[in-house]
Amino acid sequence: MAATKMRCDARSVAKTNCVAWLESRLDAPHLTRRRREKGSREEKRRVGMTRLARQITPNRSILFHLIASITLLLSHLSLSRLYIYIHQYKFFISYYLKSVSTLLIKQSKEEIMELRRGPWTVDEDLMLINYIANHGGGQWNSLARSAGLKRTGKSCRLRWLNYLRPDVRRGNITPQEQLLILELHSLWGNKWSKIAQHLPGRTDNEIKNYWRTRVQKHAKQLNCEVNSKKFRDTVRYLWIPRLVERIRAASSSASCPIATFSSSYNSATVTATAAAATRFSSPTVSECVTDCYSGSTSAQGDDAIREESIMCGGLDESIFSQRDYDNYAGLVECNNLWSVEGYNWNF
DNA sequence: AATGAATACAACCGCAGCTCT
DNA sequence: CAGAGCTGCGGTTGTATTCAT
Repeated sequence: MAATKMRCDARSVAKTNCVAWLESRLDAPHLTRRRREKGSREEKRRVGMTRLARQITPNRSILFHLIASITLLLSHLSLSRLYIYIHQYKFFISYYLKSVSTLLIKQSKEEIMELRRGPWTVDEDLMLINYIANHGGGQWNSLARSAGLKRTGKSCRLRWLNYLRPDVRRGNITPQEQLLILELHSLWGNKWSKIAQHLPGRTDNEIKNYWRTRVQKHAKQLNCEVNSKKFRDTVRYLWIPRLVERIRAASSSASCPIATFSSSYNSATVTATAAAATRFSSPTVSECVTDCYSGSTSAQGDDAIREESIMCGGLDESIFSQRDYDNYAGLVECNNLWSVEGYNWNF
């Protein structure tokens, strides 16, 4: 008698638990809530899970609980009681069976397609290039799946735009480009994509990297911040005139495509340089610079670009010497000569 | 030649804005 | 109207390469 009562109580508890669990999920709010959960960056990196994997994990839990609950119901209910329950929860059961089947299909697909991260291989590059050549870009998530790439759409998009795109201009940043970057950054700040629009073939990522590595390096050497007056003045009085000189020298020694605008520079006198800077900052001249690039970029290969880069002065590393930094204070004395009407460096 | 530091840049992440359902 | 998905942007990180000792 006591044993029967205990068994009944156990059944009752099991049923109560199952029903409570089922009812608690009738509105299924956790499906959305769990998806929104965000772990710390370190945690994600440590576990090595993708965002998709994080979405899948709680679904497994749902499935487990559902199967466990159904098993419990079947083991504790008579057929007639089971029929009542099925009838009572038919809408809910229908909803969950549908959800679970969808989840299982999605999960199996994604688990088979284990997502890759890190550097792209040559094969992956070829797959992406071939697919875009045949089907075009856009819709990157579906593109990644259709192309058979085990990458996120985001990763595919980034690889294409920053590296594989045929019109991406490789090679060193030329003095002309440096000048343009300095000027445009002074106008717009860290608007890399906007700046990149004025440097054909250069990506926002490349310009951002250039700024962070090489430009900020000089700020570091001066023991100042990039946005400080000291650095702004250095750029203004040292860097830009040197760049202008480089461009001018290169254009006079060779028929550089930039010669059309750089010939207007005469950095021998500060006022002339300032005038050139004024010209350069105007949209018309900037467009001329852009045209110069676009005219030469499409026709030139990597070697030609590198050659041009070397011819025009190469990297900016040699723009400054230690003596230049030492003489910085003296150069600032010329400040009054730089007050050009209508021109605002606005660093 | 070995090795640690510095550099360059490819790739990732989070977020915001937009569109579609 | 809310939510999901997509895209683009800017900040940050990981790692291969180069340089200095």
